[in-house]
Amino acid sequence: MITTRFAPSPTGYLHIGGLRTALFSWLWARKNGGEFLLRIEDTDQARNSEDAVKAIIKAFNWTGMSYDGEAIYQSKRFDVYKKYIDRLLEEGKAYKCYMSKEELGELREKQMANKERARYDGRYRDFDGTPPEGVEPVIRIKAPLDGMITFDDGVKGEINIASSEVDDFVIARAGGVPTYNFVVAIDDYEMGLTDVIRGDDHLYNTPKQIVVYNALGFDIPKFYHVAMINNEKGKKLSKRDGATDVMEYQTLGFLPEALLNFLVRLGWSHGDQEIFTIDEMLKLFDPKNINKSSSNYDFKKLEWLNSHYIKNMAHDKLALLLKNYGVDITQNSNIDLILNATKERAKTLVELANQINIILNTPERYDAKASKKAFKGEAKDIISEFGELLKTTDTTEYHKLMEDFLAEKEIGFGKLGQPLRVALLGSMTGSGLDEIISIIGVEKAVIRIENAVEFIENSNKENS
RNA sequence: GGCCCCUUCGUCUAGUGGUUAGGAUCCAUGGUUUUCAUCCAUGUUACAGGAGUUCAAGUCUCCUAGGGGUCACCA
Repeated sequence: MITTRFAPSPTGYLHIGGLRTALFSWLWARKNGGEFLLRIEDTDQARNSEDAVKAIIKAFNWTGMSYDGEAIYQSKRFDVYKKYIDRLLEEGKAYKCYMSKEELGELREKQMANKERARYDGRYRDFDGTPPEGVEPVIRIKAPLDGMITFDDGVKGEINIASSEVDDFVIARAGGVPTYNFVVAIDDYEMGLTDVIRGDDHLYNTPKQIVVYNALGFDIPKFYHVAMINNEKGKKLSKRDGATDVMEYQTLGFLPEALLNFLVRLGWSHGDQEIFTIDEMLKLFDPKNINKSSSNYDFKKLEWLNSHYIKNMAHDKLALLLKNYGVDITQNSNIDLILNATKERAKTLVELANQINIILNTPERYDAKASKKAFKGEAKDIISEFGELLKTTDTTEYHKLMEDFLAEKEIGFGKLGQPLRVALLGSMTGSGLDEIISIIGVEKAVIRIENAVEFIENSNKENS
């Protein structure tokens, strides 16, 4: 039985890096038929917020990942932590420290000045005198004084850290509120975690948590520390790098399956395979194939993946999603025609919605460059004549209609194609002309042509 | 600064002593397409550097350099 968790602290939105470790954890649990739990790390009453919790869970739901049971809030478990703190105190494995913050600050400064590692000096570790007046003590745990703290990391291999690197850290603040490393160890134990997959930045928390595990006689879970995700320049991802908030990807028109596919391949691989459906991820994911090194974020590759998923998505599903981007074609009888004409040139749902709008709506203006180039010479007469033909024809084979029209006049496709495209779409690029006519119908196509003819006549007048 | 981790095409990666170092993306070129896109084909580009072990090293060892993480009564 594998049990994993995702344990965000609600200080902001769900970050793309957090989503990846969540994905890894989720995959590993689900693959093994185990449990995936969600824990909200909100022991810092000053920083966490209700809204952040909601935002994180919303983003999480968007991705389609599911957690088992109810989310666990650390802020509601202080009595549990207190019980363990009392026990450690009773067993002499933790102690009260009366050092003031000022004294601690001085000590740290002195150590830094001597180019030493800043660490608590253990002065109250075996204190049995009379405590100083007016100082509310913190509680510190007794960390080992010598030897090594060793663990076998599932990603990095064996990690050895000298005990001298771990001081008697605070497990309960003055006032009794427990601290992060303590509650994480308690909860990971109580929630029955077997595998802890988390970011690299927690590597140094691990020996501290092991100190807690050992003091309480808990079994130590398997740890996996996944290297960070950097921006395209190889530097730490920051808000300035654009989309770091998972929900921003929805706004930008990305599909969750594309984002997940992108993320799963960042730091993990299965041979040469690039495209992974959720089912394939579930079948193939194994943390032993997680990379040791950090990886850079590549927006172009995400776009490629996204266009892949757009192209391969069922049309009714795509139409439903498109409603969030200002286009509703769910009731349109030409839904297949519309999507086949547009989906191959869209990298995002935003672009797709755009393409569709361009076809569905009569152009309000013509792209300046395009009209200048396409609406010159005989263009007006040609499209005008073609418009007349369109009115009278009863064929729906518009491509053939155009070809025959051109053959009779002995002119090339471009002579009709370019001005017709600008007349129909307002620009020089886009879907096939026959597809467009099929979608909007002859009537609307003729109107657009007539509009264009009028536009050309007017601009000719102005110029003369 | 101490400690720890990392280092294969621009980017994501394959590779577990013997490969013309593979794939994907990006970029470029050509083809298909009335255009754009798609699609197809082709091409450019990589083992951070240096010693050592070995018949043989991207793969093992050591050193150097570069990058990152971390050193709270934050999480």
